[in-house]
Amino acid sequence: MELGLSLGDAVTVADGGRPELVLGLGVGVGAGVRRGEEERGRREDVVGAGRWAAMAAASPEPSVRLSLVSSLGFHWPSETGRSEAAARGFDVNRAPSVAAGAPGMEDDEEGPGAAPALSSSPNDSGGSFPLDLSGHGLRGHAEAAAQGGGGGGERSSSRASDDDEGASARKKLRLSKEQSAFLEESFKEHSTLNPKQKVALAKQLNLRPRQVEVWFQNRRARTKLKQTEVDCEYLKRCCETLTEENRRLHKELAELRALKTARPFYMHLPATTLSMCPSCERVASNPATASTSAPAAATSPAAAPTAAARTAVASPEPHRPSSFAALFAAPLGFPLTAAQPRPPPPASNCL
DNA sequence: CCTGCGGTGCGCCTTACGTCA
DNA sequence: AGTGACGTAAGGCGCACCGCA
Repeated sequence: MELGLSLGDAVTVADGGRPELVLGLGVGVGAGVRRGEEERGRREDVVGAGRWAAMAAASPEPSVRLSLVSSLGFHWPSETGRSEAAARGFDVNRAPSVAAGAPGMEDDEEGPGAAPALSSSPNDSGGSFPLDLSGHGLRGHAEAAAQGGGGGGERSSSRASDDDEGASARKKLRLSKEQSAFLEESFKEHSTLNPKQKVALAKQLNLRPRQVEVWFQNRRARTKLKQTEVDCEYLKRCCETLTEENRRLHKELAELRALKTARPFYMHLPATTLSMCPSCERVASNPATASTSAPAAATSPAAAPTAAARTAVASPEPHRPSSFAALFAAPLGFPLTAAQPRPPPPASNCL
């Protein structure tokens, strides 16, 4: 079994209306199983994009939702719906360039003139959408991007992209901040894309579907990397906590042993009075002798532990042995599973 | 019903490029 | 201006799944 810790993805909205990352931790399952489930999920998503949310909620390994300020107010454009971003100055359904003006134009068939107003300058923080790829030496790639693929199926344009770039090496395109932010918002909605969504997103950003696909793949990789780092940190903290607890219990045990040697008052009890519940490893009074020891329990110094243990066993509430007898009734070796308090939940303890 | 094959998408690893200190 | 570190877009490969003949 593969033990994996995964991040929760609960995204809360702070007072300011900004989505914030909530790191909840859980235990994941083996990658093989997960992959299969994801794969099936993806296949189903092709049919029904509306199942994304449900899938994300039920996913054993939810993706990390980074605390990206939702300045764009992006909502994933459904099959029929329109993004609210349009109302905030960024109409995702309004094609950033001529895409909207060329309804019949495939995203991969956009010519060099398809992106005349694109601004993908990495330093163009104040750049506006539509983007201008015509400058900053990015035009070449922008054109290649616009010309890339074309015709054929998604796969051909996706895998064999940049064929027409020939030997001009691969020019690296830096996505603009707007594009990145838009993709980020999309990723927050869905960490994977179905073909329809990918094409739609590519159109909206005036990118090739392959670029969108690659961005999501890399984004997932980054998420996983971050998750690994967080998991590592969590495990480290848990290790420290358990080490400290172990140290404390060792000390406590030594003290109790010393006390036992000095004043073994509970040793007056018959050996069969206390026993360990085999199922829950908790101290209980021996049913065979409980009735006989009960009267003595009223007066014996050991009455309190015995009675407490008895009620504890009867009670459905979780309990821990709180008496010396309970401690000594437990196996004395380590780990002290019977007396050791359960580690606190990760969400409340470690992160 | 089973099987082989092609198509597709993803994860993983790597490479190459752009940016910055 | 040169350089190394870092981030990231993109290429390549293998795997799993699906549809189809």
